[in-house]
Amino acid sequence: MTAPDFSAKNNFIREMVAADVESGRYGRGVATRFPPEPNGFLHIGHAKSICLNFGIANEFGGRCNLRFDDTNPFTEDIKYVNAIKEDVQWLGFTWAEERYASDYFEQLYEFAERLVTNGKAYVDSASEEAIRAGRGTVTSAGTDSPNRARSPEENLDLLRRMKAGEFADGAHVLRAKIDMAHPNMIMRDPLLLRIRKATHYRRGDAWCIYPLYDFAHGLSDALEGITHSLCTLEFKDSNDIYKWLVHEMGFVNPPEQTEFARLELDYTIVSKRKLLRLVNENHVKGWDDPRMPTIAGLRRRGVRPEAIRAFADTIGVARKPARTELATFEHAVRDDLNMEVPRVLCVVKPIKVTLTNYPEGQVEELDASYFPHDVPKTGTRKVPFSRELWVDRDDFMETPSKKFYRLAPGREVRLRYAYFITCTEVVKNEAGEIVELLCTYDPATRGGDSPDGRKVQGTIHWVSAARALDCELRMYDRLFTAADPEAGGDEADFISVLNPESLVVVSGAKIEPSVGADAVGSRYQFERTGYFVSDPDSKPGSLVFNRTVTLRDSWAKVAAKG
RNA sequence: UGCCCCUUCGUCCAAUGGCAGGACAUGUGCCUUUGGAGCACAGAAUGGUGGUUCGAAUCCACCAGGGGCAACCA
Repeated sequence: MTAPDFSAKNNFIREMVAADVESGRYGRGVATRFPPEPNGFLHIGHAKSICLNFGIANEFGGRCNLRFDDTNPFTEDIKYVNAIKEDVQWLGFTWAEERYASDYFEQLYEFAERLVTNGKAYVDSASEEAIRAGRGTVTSAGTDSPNRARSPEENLDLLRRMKAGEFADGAHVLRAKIDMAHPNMIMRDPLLLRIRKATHYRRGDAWCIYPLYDFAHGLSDALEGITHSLCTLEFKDSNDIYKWLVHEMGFVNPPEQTEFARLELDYTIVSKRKLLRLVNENHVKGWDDPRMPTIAGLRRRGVRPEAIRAFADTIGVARKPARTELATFEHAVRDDLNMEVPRVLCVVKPIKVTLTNYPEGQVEELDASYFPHDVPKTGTRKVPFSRELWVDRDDFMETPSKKFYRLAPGREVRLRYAYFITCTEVVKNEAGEIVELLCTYDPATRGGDSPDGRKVQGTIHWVSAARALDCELRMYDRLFTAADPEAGGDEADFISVLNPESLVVVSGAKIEPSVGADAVGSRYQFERTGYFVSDPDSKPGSLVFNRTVTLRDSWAKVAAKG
């Protein structure tokens, strides 16, 4: 079990675990588990839980299992198992053991027989509707099912025949015999087993009765010797049945469940059901679409696992349901990438610059550092410089506003790593659109410094027109226009608040040739633009980069103020 | 309307009966061969009312507000 780093931040769970370790409460080492259902891809919300569970185990010298909570044959698939394993590993964690709730079906069945024998469970043959109606409401007690009085012998017979496959789906269920008037709805004779004549992705057709979450979860924890079962707030009410079951089955020092608030992130959804809908309805290009909050999506987006872990640490763990601002996440991503990735030059919206006093046909190879002075990494590459260049359209204004420091008629600026240039003429087409800028360069400023001490206010990026490579830039933005896409209730149509500009494809961007042969997945900062990663779709000759996140842009604020 | 949980700067998280602190965000300035990064400074909070106490964000009561629970999902 390893975890590369863990939270230095205090939270109520770590304190509880520390106290339990101190008191020797469980009589065994700390054991946690991360228990996803393999019915979808892991997302940023799961990452919080993963960091918590593995982090706690790591900090206290314990172990953390990866357990697939695969008790519903209708929804689960091996492809999700594989994706989940890949994602957990990519995040940097190693599980103590790989477990499957479906491996406990035999054991759980034995528990079921024992409950029946002890008069603590019964087979209910009522319809789904009748069972629901009998449960009562939040303000009124339920009513006992007529089958509640069945003898243990009859129940055992029915249960065995359920297991043997004698009955159709829905004909019978096994229910715990607790209290149909219990104030906690969960405790009104909760269902334990249901019949599903379905092929399970791991167990095949070996079983036709499947445990429900409440039956399987706590007992699975107990079977694995888990000490601290950490889950999200929506399982709060399940804690009662959890305790009831591990007690009835006689576990000594059973695991105990503690709930914490799940992650909610602005402009993001973390409901697997809804993410599945985005995939199925082709609102995104798959589970790993870079706009998805899935681990696979974030990975393709260019986010590093270090950033996700740092983010999890930043947001902390508490019981209060809370939404986190997207800026908090973006900060974690930038903060990580800033210290890690090389800088290169890429012109997003090219406009031609011709240096009228630069010799035709001449090409210089200029030294350019991969990292700025404040990043403790080294490395340089050569960037070709020539008479015709591309610069970004947004770096020129014909009539510059007051605080615009970039290129303008008569204005001198620095070309990063290269020369000072001065714009002498603006060339327009018949429609009056600017098509080219004629500039002069100062040969004495090679490298970017003027021997006479002359200063310029702006430094802009550029590439050699003769040597630049064409590339496609996929500019990703938030997937939703609403901070809370799920506001307004479960059935509100979150599809309607999809951001139509969540992906803007820029073709014809120009990038320096040094990146031409880099591997897929290479990350960069395109200077003054943002962090990018080369996409799996990228090939030599048709380069594709995903924008991971923009740079902070204080000019945008100034410009917006006018 | 029953049960349960929650309520601290704009946001997230600390402070566990003893100076309400950090991060993000925001603003200002410095610095800068990225309008990046960094540095400095600033503003910014204990939902309300009572009570206990020398002392309450913390304990108690009530109120208000928010959330979860009535799938043969997890």
